[in-house]
Amino acid sequence: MPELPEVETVVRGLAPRLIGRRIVHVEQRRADLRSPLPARFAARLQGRRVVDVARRAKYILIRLDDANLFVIHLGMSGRLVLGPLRSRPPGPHDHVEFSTDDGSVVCFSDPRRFGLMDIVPAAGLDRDPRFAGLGPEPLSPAFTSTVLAAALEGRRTAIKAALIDQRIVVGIGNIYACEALFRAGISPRRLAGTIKNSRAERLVAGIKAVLEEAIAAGGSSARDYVQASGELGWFQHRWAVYDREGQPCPHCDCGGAVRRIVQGGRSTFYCAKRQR
DNA sequence: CGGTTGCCCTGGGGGC
DNA sequence: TGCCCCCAGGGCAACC
Repeated sequence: MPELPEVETVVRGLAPRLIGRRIVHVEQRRADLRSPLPARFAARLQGRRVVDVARRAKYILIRLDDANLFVIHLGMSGRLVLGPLRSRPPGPHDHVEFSTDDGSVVCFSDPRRFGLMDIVPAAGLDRDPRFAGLGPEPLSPAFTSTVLAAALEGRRTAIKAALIDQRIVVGIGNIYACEALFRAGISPRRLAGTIKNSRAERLVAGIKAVLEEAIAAGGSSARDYVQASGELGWFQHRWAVYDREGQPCPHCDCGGAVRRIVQGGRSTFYCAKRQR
């Protein structure tokens, strides 16, 4: 699913199409997403004008002209598809659709229903429990090796698990954790607390580089993800290790093969020769 | 408390 | 072909 680059790509695709537009109609086909849609969901969106579209962590934040934020999380399998009015009959997983005053329709489709939608006051976002504990944005200048090393200090969990912990740093999921560790030459099994100095520098550089390249490529698309434009992203062709078990380690002459292990119930892919 | 496990849900792919 | 098991990009509650 959508990790930071995919969510950022959606935000960049939606922003020019939504900012300044008024939401004229909301169709809610089912309310039982990861958490139930808030009371009067459709009524509170209807008639509102979109002021801004932004991202925090893996959340899409649509700022409305009543000082509220329309918050969307895509979960594992959520998509936002932008299209013309009545372009097709709704599919079984098209849970929410809203149309704007220029005739566009945004459809939220999510087979597994791990996604969520909510409406919250923009001013109180820092006190919302979903946002209060979030770590720094990895692409901000504030995310440095010093900051990362301090967050990892004393932690006795594997660095791979720490990287996907949104309290340490946000936006990184299973794919980009594997890819960033490969670039940094760090074993996913290494204890998080041992990441400092040059290792922390390499890891921060690897994180920023892989996320920036993925955004530039328009986000990954393995199975479920479709850009706001409705076209597939292409970054999956550049995965060095993710989902490449048994294939030779790329970009180096170490002669190793990509291995798959399970950490915290999730697959990790890495080269045991290159990553220490 | 930090760290780990299991669950929410559906669909697709592989093995038999 | 059909069935069953396993797996999937996230996040959180419940456990040790």
